[in-house]
Amino acid sequence: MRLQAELVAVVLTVNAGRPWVLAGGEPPALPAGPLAAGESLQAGVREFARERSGFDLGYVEQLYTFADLGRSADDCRTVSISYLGLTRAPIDGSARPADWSALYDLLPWEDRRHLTASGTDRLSEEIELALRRWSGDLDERRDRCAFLFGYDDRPWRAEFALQRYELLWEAGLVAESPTAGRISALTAGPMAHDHRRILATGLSRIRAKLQYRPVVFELMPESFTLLALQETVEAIAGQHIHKQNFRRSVEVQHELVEPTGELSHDTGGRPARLYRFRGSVREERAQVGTKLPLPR
Amino acid sequence: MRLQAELVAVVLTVNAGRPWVLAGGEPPALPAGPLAAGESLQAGVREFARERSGFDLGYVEQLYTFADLGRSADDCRTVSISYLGLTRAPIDGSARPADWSALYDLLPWEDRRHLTASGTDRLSEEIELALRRWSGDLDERRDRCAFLFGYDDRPWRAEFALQRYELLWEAGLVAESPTAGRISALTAGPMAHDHRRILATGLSRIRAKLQYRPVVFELMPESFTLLALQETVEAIAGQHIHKQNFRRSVEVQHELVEPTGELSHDTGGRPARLYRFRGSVREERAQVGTKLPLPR
DNA sequence: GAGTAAATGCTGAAAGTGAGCATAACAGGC
DNA sequence: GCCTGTTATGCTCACTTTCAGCATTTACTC
Repeated sequence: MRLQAELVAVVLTVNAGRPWVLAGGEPPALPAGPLAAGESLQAGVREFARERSGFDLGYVEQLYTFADLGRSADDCRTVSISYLGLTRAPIDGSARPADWSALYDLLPWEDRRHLTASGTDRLSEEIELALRRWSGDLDERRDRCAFLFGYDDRPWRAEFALQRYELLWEAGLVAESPTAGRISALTAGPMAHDHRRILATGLSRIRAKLQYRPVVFELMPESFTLLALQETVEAIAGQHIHKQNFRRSVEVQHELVEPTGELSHDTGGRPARLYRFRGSVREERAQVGTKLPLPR
Repeated sequence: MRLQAELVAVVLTVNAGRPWVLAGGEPPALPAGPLAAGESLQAGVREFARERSGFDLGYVEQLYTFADLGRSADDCRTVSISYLGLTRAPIDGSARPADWSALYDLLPWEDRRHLTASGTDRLSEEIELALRRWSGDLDERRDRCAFLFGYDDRPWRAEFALQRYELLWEAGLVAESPTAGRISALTAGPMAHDHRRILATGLSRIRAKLQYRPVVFELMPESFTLLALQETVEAIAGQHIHKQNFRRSVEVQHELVEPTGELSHDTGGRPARLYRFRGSVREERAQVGTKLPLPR
C-alpha cells in the first residue's frame, strides 16, 4: 500500500479582540503540506507555518492524526497529522491578510460574547429549534444537545467545541454534513476536506488548555494591561469573564505576571498598569499548572 | 520518500489491585503492527489488540503520533500512531499471561501506594539522590525535579508520569538513556524502541482522564463494591485516596452509579453494597465530565 | 471643575475539599 | 449468645476556592 503523510496546521492568533486562523482559498483551507524527509514533525509544522504566514509559531502542540479512508484510491492512503500553533502575528500588518480567516466566521456558534446573561440570539434560537426537531423524542439525543449547547439551565462548556461540531454534523446542520438540509446555512459555506473538524479540534484543545496552562502568553505582546489579557482569553473562550475575579486569579498566582512599572494611557479612563509575563512562565510552561478562569 | 505507518497500542487492565499492560517478549514490547489497507485507525487497534490478547477493548483513544528520524534509513520512514485501550481482560484466565506485564515493573517509581504519609522508601531516596546530583546547582533543573517528584513539600502529581519519564531519561536514569550510567537499574531492563515513553504517555493520559471522565468504568465488572472501584482508581493513580471522601464524591454525582440492591459478603467485615454504572454513563461517556478525586 | 470610563479594592455567600471521629453490620471463635 | 476484629457507612468541621456584586480611586475630556 502506498502511503502519504501530510501535516495540517491550525495556526491561531488574536487581534483586536478577535481570534484568527490561518486559512485561505475558496473553499477556505488550513495550511497543509507533505511531510518532508529528514525533518521532525514539529519542525515541519513550524517551517511551513512560517512560509505561509510570515510569522514564527510560539507554542506548538500535536492535535490528532487522521487516516482518511475515503479521500483517495485504495492503493494510496493519506495520513494527516494535525497540529495547533499559536503566534503573535499582527494580521493587519505585513502578512497577506487574505490568508487569515476570522475564527468565528467558520464556527459562528462558538462565540457567545455578545449574549447577555441568560439571553439568546437569532443563531442560538435557530440551532436550538433545529436540534430539538432533530432530537424528536429520543432522550439520548435530547440529553446530548442539552449538555453540549447548555439548554435547560445547563452551563455552556466552552471546551466542548469539537463535540458540538460533531453533533451539528450528525444533525445535518453544517455545510459539509452528508445529510445537510437547507438550515445548514449556519456556516458561511463549506471548508476544504475535513478542515472544519480539525479547526474545532484545535479550538477545543486550546480552550481546555487555557484553564490549566499559561498558553495565552503566546498570544500577547511583550507588555500588556490586565484588560488586554482578559480580552484575549475571552476571545479564545468565546465568553465573558467576571473582571474582578479574573484580575484576582491572575494576581494571586504571582509566578505568572509582574508589573513593568509603566502605565498605559490609551484606556479612555484611568490608566492601566502594564504587566509582563515572568521568565519562569516561559521556561516552566511545559509543566506548571497555571489556571485562568473560564466561567461555567 | 518511502513511508510506513504502524499502530502501537497501550492496552491496560486492572486485576487484583494491580495494573497490567499488554507487552511481551524480550525486551518487552508493546503490541505494534502495520496499518492495514482499508481499515480505520481505531478499528485497526481494536483488531490486533483482540488478536494479541483475546479480549475486546472497551475504551480506545489516540495518544500521539511519532515520526522516527533515527530508526530507519533516510529513504524509509516510519510513522507510529499510538493508542490507549482499556479492557476487562482477566489476565489469569484464558489469555496467554506471558503477554501481560505488570505496569509498575516497567515504571516502578510511578507506584506510591506503599508509601506512608510523608514517608519514603529505598527507590524514592535513590532517585532523589541521583536527581540532586544531576541538578547540581542549576536552579532550573532543581525546580523541575522538585515539581515533578514532589520534593520540598510539593505535592506529587500523578498525571505527570510522562514528564517524569522524560526527566529520568535526560538524567540518564533509565536503561534506554543515551547517557545511562550504572544507576539506571531503576528500570528492570530496557524496553523495545521507545515503548517505555509511549507507555508513560498512556499512563499520563489515563491518570489525567480519570479526574474528569468516567473511564474507570471500562475496567470494572458489571457490578462492584465502592471499595473495589476505589482500589481500581488507586491502582491506576498509583496512590491512596481518602476512603470516605472517595465514597462521597462518587455518591454526590448520582448520574454515575446506582446500587444494585445486592450485597457482597466477601469483605471480611460488614457486607458492602454492590453498585453498577448507570446507563447514562455508558452512553454519555464521550461528553459528561465526571470527577473522581486524585489526592494532591 | 464636572462628567465619564476604566482600574482597583473589598466583602459575603456558596460550593468544594481534606481529614478525622463515630456508628453499623457482618464473620468467626469462644 | 457474646466478644472481637474488620470493613462499610454516616457525619462533622475547618479550610480553601469560586462567584458575584458593591464601592472607591484615578486620570482623561470637555
